[in-house]
Amino acid sequence: MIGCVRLILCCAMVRRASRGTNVTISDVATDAGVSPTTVSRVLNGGYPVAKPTRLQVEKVVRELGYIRNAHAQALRGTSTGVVGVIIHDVADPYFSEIVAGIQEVAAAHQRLVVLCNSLRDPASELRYVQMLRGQRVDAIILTGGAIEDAAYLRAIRQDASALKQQGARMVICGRYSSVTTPTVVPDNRRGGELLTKHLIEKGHRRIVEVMGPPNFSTTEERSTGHRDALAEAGVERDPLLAIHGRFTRESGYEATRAMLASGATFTAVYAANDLMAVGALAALREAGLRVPEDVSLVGFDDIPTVRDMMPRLTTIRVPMREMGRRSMEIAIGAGDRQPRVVVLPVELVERESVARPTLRSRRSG
Amino acid sequence: MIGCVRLILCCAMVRRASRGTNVTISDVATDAGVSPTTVSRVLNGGYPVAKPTRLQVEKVVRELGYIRNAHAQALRGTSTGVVGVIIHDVADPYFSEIVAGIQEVAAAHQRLVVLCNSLRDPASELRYVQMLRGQRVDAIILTGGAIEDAAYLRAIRQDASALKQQGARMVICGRYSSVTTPTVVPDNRRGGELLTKHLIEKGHRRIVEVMGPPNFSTTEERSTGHRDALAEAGVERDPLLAIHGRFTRESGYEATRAMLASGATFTAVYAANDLMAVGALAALREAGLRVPEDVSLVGFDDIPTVRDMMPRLTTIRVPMREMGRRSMEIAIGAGDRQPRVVVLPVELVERESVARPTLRSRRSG
DNA sequence: GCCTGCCCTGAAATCGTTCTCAGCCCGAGG
DNA sequence: CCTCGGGCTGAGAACGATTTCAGGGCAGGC
Repeated sequence: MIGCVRLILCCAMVRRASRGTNVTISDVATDAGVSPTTVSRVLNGGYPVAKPTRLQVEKVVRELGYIRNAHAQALRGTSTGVVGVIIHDVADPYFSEIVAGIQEVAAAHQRLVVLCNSLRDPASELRYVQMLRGQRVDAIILTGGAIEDAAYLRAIRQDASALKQQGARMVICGRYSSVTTPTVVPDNRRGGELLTKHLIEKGHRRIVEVMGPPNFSTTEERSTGHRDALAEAGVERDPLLAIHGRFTRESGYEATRAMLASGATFTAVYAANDLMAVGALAALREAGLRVPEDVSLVGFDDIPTVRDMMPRLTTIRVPMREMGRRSMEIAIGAGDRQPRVVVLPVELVERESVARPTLRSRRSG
Repeated sequence: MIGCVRLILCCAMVRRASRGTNVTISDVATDAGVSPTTVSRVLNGGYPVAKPTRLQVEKVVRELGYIRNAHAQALRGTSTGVVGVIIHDVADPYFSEIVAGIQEVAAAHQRLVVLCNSLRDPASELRYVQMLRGQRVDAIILTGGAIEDAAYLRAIRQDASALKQQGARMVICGRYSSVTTPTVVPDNRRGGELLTKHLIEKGHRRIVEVMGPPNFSTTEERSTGHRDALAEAGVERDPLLAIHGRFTRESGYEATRAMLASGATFTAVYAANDLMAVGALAALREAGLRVPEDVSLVGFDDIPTVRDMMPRLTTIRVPMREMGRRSMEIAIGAGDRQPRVVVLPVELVERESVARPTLRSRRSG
């Protein structure tokens, strides 16, 4: 009897191997001497199966190393258990922190995450949404600053409604949006305001603003906060002190060099994210300027590495991990009911990159 | 005529919407007045379809916003176009750089990437492999130091052969392995040797070694290189100067504090990765020690942020992005034929965290 | 006029699950 | 003895694509 079972087992394995394919539920059924239906019931539970039958099936499953085909399952209608995440760039610590938060929740709920890097290209983002819809993901989390472009927004809105129609969700993380879908955002405007107020309180009046790329909602919000604070303090904003970067270290470096080369007068630099602040620091150093003695510098995000810079960077703490967690919870419908728009508070982290302006730091134009 | 088509279109859309499901190939076929077979042929190309028919089908596809169901496709047998990637932690720059390289190649070849964080837990890693096999991914890329545990290795080996049997691949990235499957690794041993030689040349003899966690291949290799260099120079290795970390900033900080507290004498710290070096730097500073004046420090990996530390860290450049790219190319069978084991060269990057030891730095035990 | 071959199109099987119906067997109650 | 119900099991129809096999129609050559 035992020999017989072994023989059958062996047969199934050889057959499988030669076909170069997988063990299926029918193979298990055959070897266990039951129908596929019964195997399915054992696997899924919640249905009466006689104990000996169940044990036999479980044994065969183990022996054959059977693994359910997720595609067949998905096709039949049950959810796929997969969530798509579209970010700008994994190599950017801001996004990798968000993804880490997403993964935490995914792991806790046995979900799989498909990660896509759009590299800030709207066309690429749209393509990924299509691919993810093809994968019938349970949800798509769209992360990062939205492009404020009519055609793009129309396309996204359409995708969001298509997604909803097929029983999936779309969650927007890290940016406001005109799409009426759940959204998790940090209070970017407030952050810009806090930072600028801080600089003004320290006595700075001429502040270089290294902004994000044009047409991004994040750029817009962080800049608005800055202007609000300036306006409130009655400091006139010099448009010549504002320059666009691309949220990368390199672009922060270049923007600062350009500003230096322009001969503009300033005592502080407000970079719209930490990465650009790091680039700015490099450029300032290269120009022989000390931070904060000659020029003060602030960043935005509080990515893990900025506390190891020298001087340690004063910045805005954005709860990136929490943003990821909350987005994922909404995406898979875990946790409590949330309002459609979740605004996460930000916080000023004072470190050592800001000082009162000195005479020496006033470079003449 | 046009009105008629519109009407049919409209019907299909309403029907779909009410069912809360997706547009299928049959819907397209019905609306275009052809069979599903023809639609499939238009979609896939490479088969003669009369031009008017083709145009009509393409029009309906656009109008209904039809997107192929990847699961049905996968089930039918063509590959899934999905690759699974298992890493330790996305929030660790070492891994996010590797993933960035993987994504570059994935994007170029229209592949999707399922990312899994094992958080260095072998059981979790094994679970992910199972899930990915259930997804019938085309390949699995296993990244990060392998756990040197018999049961774990047996399981992985088994998975690798099961994968091969089902026509998928397993690629190992960043670690040697006893599994005979394609592998991409940096020359870790050489890196440890280069770094240690450099320290010895500068006159250091008592070097603290902050190692990785026990039983990891990467830990082993980087330590071996260190010992080889010590042995070659005839410097005796003091086991009291070696301490395990966990490849995290925090653990580097703790290990260094512990070493400091032990009262051991040393003039340099060799951290087995940059993250731990950053932690070590914080601990040294806290103890009032200057780097490199009092204690020299080296790291390993050359993650993007270490060139912005102060002092800029001397380290080993590991081509993380390239490792990711190569792994992915092998995973999807792109690019030229590669040898089974690809060893990528590493390079010493001399910056400012190493100096000759001074009398003052010799702390008495 | 008929046959051959070339385009083009469609019916139906298939992939691996799940789920809806049935149906079997056996014991208990009338 | 018959019926009924409960516990367990199986047959077969989806799900949505691809692919094989089998035509239908038409032009051209005899």
